[in-house]
Amino acid sequence: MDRREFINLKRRELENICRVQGIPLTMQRQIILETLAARTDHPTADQIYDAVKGLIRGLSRTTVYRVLEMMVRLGVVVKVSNLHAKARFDANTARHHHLLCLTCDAVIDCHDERLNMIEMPVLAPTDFEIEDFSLS
Amino acid sequence: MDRREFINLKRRELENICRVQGIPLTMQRQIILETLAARTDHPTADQIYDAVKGLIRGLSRTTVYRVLEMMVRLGVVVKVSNLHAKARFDANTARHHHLLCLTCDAVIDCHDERLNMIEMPVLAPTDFEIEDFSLS
DNA sequence: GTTAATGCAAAGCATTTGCACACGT
DNA sequence: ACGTGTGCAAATGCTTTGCATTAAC
Repeated sequence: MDRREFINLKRRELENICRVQGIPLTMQRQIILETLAARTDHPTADQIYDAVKGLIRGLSRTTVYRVLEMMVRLGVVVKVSNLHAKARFDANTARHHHLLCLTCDAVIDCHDERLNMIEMPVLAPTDFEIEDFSLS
Repeated sequence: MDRREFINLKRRELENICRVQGIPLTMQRQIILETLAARTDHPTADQIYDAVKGLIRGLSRTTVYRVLEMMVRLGVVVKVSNLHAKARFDANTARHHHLLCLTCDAVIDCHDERLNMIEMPVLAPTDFEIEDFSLS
């Protein structure tokens, strides 16, 4: 599927959800989603704001945050990384992994040899090395 | 290795590093590291502050942040999750994974069937399901 | 005695909230 | 018309910084 097609798919997805759930389909929501769908670089809320503010007169940063959060709730958009806003620390520097519970927010150690053996596909621009896994 | 032993190990690790590198070994640093080493719950900086403030009169929250950051730099402590402070968004809601570059901060999509097939060890309190991987 | 760490208060950034007004249905 | 979304400004939460004081070497 090419990018243009994907954007249209997303547009229709939003239209359907709004119609079915009786949610207002505003210009802000349409443009924000289409702008995000047009990119593959996983932008931040602020980057989206920068990209969209020229397209909607008087757009508020707040709206971008609110719309994105709403899209995540609707399942139209996914939030990447930043599962916790706060940093967490561990005195155990040995190679191990973590299970993050999204509901209770706990972080549990996961010592399993299998996790250290996964081979990565060779698609990275530089050679990447597994450092950590985030799970739920 | 039991917890007591681990804490002593960590204490000695810090002592060695400080001696070798000529870094002052302050009470704050010792107590903060030992407090962190005594726990397995991956506390936040603030949680450590709460735990330690009763042990050092007039301890500053700032010091806890600075000491933890320094321990991470020295390799005595590891920072878990929160690789980005900012949230990032993706319109592609299909099951896929991400490669995070720690130096350039890029997030790259990773579509590899093998990543979807990994079986988790059964150590979680509830049954967990893989949602995402953070790599570097 | 030097050099670096600490504490305090204030600043910084990302994000959220309260409220009046405007828009989609 | 109604209910919700939006914009603005202010507040919040986590973290960092500047500067004078204090402590470690």
